[in-house]
Amino acid sequence: MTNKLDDVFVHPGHLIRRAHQIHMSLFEDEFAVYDISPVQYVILRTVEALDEVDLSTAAGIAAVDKPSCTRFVSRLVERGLVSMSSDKADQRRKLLRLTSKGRNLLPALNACSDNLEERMMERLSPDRRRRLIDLLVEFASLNNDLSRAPHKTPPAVRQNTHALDDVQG
Amino acid sequence: MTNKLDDVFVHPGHLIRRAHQIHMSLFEDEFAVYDISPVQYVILRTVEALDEVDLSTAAGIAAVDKPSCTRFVSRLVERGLVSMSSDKADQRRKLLRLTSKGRNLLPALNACSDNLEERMMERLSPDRRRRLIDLLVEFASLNNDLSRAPHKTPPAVRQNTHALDDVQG
DNA sequence: CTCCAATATTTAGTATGCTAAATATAATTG
DNA sequence: CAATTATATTTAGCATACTAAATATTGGAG
Repeated sequence: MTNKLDDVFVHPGHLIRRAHQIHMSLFEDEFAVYDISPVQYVILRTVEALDEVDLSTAAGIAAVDKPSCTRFVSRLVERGLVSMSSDKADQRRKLLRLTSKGRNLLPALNACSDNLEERMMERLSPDRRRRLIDLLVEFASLNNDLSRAPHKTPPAVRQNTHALDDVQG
Repeated sequence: MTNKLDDVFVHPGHLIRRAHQIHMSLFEDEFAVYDISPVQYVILRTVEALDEVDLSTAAGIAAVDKPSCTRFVSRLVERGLVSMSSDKADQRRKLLRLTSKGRNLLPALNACSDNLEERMMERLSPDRRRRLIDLLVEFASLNNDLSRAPHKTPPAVRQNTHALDDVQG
């Protein structure tokens, strides 16, 4: 009951391409109201987490090439979600920060992100969801160096989740 | 030891995007000599499998939108790998066939595809490779309808693998 | 201080992957 | 058979994701 195309259909590359199409479609649908793209969202979250970042570092964390990062950031700046200013100590570097508008928007975007994850995974059993995430984490991590825009761990991501003196907000 | 970005980094959408980058990079590298893109390869294999297909059907099998399929096919026709002719019974339909040049190229491309799969999976244990493929097959299959260019099973894919009266060519 | 190399960003250019609209042909309805 | 509707393909246009080259600034070597 196999056919001549089966080896194509079960090729990891082909499957990842199809998974990517599904993700893009659901993402666009879920974030449509806010007109935010996947990479824009990662950049916003990166800027939020680091409080202040230069473009190259943000690109590395978000795993995008720098020219694309520049364009996405420009759009975010146009929309008033991010501010960009030259580093006084080094005029080449452009430092990014969230504006209050950007900061206020994030909770809604995080809700979209949660909905998106739910919609992406709802047709898999809980056990399989976990397995798929685990395997994708391993795949992306083990092969990170093979990507054209590899993820780069920031020099020091603030460990806000267990901030010692941050008892209540 | 977690940080504020962990929920982004383990989001299935983000992971699939990174997996896609890795695939694209390796594919381009592996097929560089032949200058063939992932979708071009699937289209070539589709035309080979069906012997003769119209553009829309090919697009559905390859899981690409029709305008993109048109463009990819045009390129394949320019390069003399595929022939395109109007269906005499319905002048709207364009029928695709492999040229002998295209047919002769396929074994080399299939070797690239095998190498690509090996390179994509070599850093995972055999057990995890299987699991990942299984889960991606399930994911793509269960969510196929959510894609903007869903896969469509062809009306009748020739079952050449057990051709009854096709003993030798 | 000047020239040269290195770094950060931006610009230009290309291919992909989609939507929406235009075109061409076929099928249907009255 | 004329008019309408439906189907197949193509064109136009837009956002993404890269590479390579251009620009601006900094940091050193002599």
